[in-house]
Amino acid sequence: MATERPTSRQPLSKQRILEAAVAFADEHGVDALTMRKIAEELGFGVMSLYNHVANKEEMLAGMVDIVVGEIEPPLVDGDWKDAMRASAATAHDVLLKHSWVSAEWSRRMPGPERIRYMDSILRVLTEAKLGPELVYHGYHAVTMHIVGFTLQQIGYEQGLDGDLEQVASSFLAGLSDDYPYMADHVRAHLADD
Amino acid sequence: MATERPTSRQPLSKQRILEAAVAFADEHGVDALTMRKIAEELGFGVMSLYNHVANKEEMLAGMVDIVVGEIEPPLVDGDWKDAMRASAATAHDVLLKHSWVSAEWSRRMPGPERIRYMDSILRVLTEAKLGPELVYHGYHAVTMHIVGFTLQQIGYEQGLDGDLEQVASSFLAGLSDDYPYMADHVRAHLADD
DNA sequence: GCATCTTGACGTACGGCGTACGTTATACGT
DNA sequence: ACGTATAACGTACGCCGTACGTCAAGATGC
Repeated sequence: MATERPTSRQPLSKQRILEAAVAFADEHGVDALTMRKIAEELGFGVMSLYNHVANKEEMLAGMVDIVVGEIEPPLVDGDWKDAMRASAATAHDVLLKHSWVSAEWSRRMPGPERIRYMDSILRVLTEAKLGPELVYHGYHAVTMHIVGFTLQQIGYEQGLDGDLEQVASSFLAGLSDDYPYMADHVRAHLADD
Repeated sequence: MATERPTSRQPLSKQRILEAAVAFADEHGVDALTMRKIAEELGFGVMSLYNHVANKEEMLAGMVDIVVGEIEPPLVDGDWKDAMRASAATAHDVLLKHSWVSAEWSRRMPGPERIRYMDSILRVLTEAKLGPELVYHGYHAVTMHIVGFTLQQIGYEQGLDGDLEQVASSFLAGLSDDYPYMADHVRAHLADD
């Protein structure tokens, strides 16, 4: 018997760590993510991670940036509205798939991938000849909409682990009769699927 | 000498705990908030808090709800647009004042105050006779805008502790020349104050 | 072949966290 | 006066992030 490291013992790298961490957060939520768990997942000791990432905060930042990198930036040719819509759709999909990202996204300075993404959106808006004012405010409107909408959707989805319908209708039941408009709104949500 | 509890030894209550916690989070950030620190602030042992709040999560939810209660709901009479604008402005102020709230706001089911707030907005939109479709989507647009805008503003403000201008311009300097649109956008932000 | 340096793994240990649990002192209804 | 409920307290447990020292294996220069 040699040194018996059968498989899965490729040597560890920042990329491998971040990928494992993203997968873990996708499955168990970002609150459950600890350095020990990620290390265990990869088959190493905790402190070995620190040879590749400075600390947990840097790891989280890297995770966010990896996910942002999955978003398709808008195409520069063709109708800019179509391009923006398509890009927003992939952004929404990606943020839903990694439901912990939206909340982390906002409290950090943008990393390389996010800068690239922001730049690509600004470029499309600029080349659409909307004028600087519209570009400036349009950019914020678009990104706010994507993140805000996804946040809200996720918030309702995971209000409890049960399926959305179950949660919403029990929430509705508990809603005091004093808030009829709110009750209507929840019902409208239920009608949407 | 009697029992020597000179002042500040009113008997502790959920309300008092939540207020202390909000003040602490305002000053030191929500990440620095621990049960021990709050207890110390109030002059009690840690575990005494648990006679009034079930756990830290419930405490955070209560804190968010207290802050939401500070927002002025829109007035029902008068022009609905003016009312919405005024309410949005106070919401923005409140969220800025308690800069940790925006991030917590989204990952929780709404508490009593937030339900009341949501209901008041929906009521104004409904009574403005916009039709159910516009009410439904308008509500989301408005709330997303407030939270999203504030989140973004806070994100940039506390990118570092230095003043905004300092941070932004050093960020600009580090920005690769490959992202001219992004650089322009940051400059536009700087021009805004 | 040997000495040296570098790299990346490892284990141990520390202080701080949330909170379960058992105990105790005070206040109040009877 | 006495039982009971309430709310304080201290101790202890398991987990967290991570500082620090060690050590084996490969790379490099002679």
